[in-house]
Amino acid sequence: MISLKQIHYALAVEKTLHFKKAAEACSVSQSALSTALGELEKQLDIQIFERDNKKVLITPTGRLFLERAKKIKLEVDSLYQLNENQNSLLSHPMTIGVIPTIGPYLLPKVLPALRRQYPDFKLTIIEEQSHVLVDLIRKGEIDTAILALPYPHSGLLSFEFFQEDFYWLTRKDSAQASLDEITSAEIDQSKLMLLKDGHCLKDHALAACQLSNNEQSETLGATSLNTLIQMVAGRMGSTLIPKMALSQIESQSDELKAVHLNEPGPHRRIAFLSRPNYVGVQNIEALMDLFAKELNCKKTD
Amino acid sequence: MISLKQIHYALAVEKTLHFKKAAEACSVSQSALSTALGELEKQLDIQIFERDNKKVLITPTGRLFLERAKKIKLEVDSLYQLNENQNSLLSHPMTIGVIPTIGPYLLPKVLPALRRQYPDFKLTIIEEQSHVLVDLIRKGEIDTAILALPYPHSGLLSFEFFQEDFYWLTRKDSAQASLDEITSAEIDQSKLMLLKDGHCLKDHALAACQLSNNEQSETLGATSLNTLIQMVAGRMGSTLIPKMALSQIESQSDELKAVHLNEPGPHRRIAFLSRPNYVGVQNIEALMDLFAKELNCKKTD
DNA sequence: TATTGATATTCAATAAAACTGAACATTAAT
DNA sequence: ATTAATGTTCAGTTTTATTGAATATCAATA
Repeated sequence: MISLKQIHYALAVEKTLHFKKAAEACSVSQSALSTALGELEKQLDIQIFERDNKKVLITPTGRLFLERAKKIKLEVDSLYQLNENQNSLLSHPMTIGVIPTIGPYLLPKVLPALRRQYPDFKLTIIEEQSHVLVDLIRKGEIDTAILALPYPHSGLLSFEFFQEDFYWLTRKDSAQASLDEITSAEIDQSKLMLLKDGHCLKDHALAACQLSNNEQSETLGATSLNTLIQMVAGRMGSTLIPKMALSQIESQSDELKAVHLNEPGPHRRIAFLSRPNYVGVQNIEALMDLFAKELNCKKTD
Repeated sequence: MISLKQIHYALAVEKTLHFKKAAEACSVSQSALSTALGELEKQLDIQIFERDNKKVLITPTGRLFLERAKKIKLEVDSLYQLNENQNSLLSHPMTIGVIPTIGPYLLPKVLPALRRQYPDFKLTIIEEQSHVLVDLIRKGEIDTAILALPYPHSGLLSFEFFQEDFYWLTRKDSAQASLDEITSAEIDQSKLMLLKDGHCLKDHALAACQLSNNEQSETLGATSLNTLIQMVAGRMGSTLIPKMALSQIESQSDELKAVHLNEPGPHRRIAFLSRPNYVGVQNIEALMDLFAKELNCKKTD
């Protein structure tokens, strides 16, 4: 296999038309250069230079070779500039995952600022449950994911950037709607509706209330937070929603009331997860900073 | 400096996404490949692969790198095909020199056949005296030259392909015009006109007559063979011309007569000269063969 | 004609680089 | 806890590249 060194030597000889000077330019002995070029010509089975004791000439084939070699050298040299793009923030497209109980509430709050600050950043978002996202991260199919902790993620890096409590959601005409705070003991668990299995929100809500899964009445489980809210409005019971979902019920504030769940919190912590070897950790940190800043600006309490 | 080997290894990993398999494909130990890639990434200051104990992923920058690397590899591989063109006959342009006492008579006889047999062959012809041509060959500014031997050409290769005698040219109304042969002793040297110094034809003519330079009467000397011929027609004297120039006087056959010079011959030998290291010796041989063939076909005796 | 100077090549010894194989480390799966 | 699969590291070895001296060639020159 020919080497770039040989190409480099040949180009030096082309410049100087002189083996000794070329060798000096390459910081190498003349004999090394001569041998390397001889080997190059042998490997390619062409003669590049016609040489005798007085002069060096370029053969027609050598001319062809040198033209191509020059091009190759330029392209190889340009590889050294790859690190420039690499180090600039959010310069490569990313795919990130987000769970359904975060995406619809968090993203509208932060994406406009992201667009503004990094207009060229290409972002693809997928919405899946935590276990799917963790799997996709591990397989390398997505770069990172935003989900709610605690959630098992051994071997993955986590970057927490937000935390929040749950609110008990009920109709305004219910008995406890006037409370400012409510404890889990005060909640009628037979009327408490949660998302179906697989949604971590259900587990976090249960954990916040210090309940286990089977103590819960609702067997079917809703498929989305929004469904749950509409079920509450429809007098089917009450539910627990994360604080960031409060904005969702503002348009129904005449019917619904959210009461802070007075149990030790925070009730869930929001984090980015990524592979420990992921190249773009800096990008995750940049996103995290931007998200945290936007969430604090738009805090509603 | 990065090496083509490193690029080769990287491309193998891209294909397999597996260091061990890539190493096998490269017939190298896995550790060697791993080290080489680590070194490559360090030298370029980029991360090409994200790897852990279970999988290999390509980073966005790595993707960029690999695209370019692939292109470079293709170009390098194509260098191995340079020898195909090189070995085919008369595939590169050539510049050849010819002396004024050969060019105008020889080339019209052979160039048509050359065009026919090698229609893509690019040929540049320059016409200079022997000493200039020898110099240009030595300096590598022309590939080869056609001139008349004997002529000193130490250190150069010669390829003789034709030889010829001289003819004494006189007016038909002169006393000796009816002879079939003439010896130098029978020629009136006071009326013998030759080319000026520097033209080898003069030296060859003198040598054929066993005369030295200063025994000759004409001090000025003509600048071309054609001038000489016209001078003979103008009754200024006689001259000696090479056989290949006989065609030149056909249109004046009512005025002029050429008589074979009956001295030991051949009187001049036509040869290609080239540097011993010249790459295209094969091409010279091809030209020589073609020339010889054409000259024999069209021989006029 | 012999000498000098400029050059490329060759070769034995040396230096540098690449490679190997084993030990290690890590992690997912069993 | 064990196993299997993998990438990394490291000491020792092999291969390759390099050096410096010797050689060869040739033009220019004395």
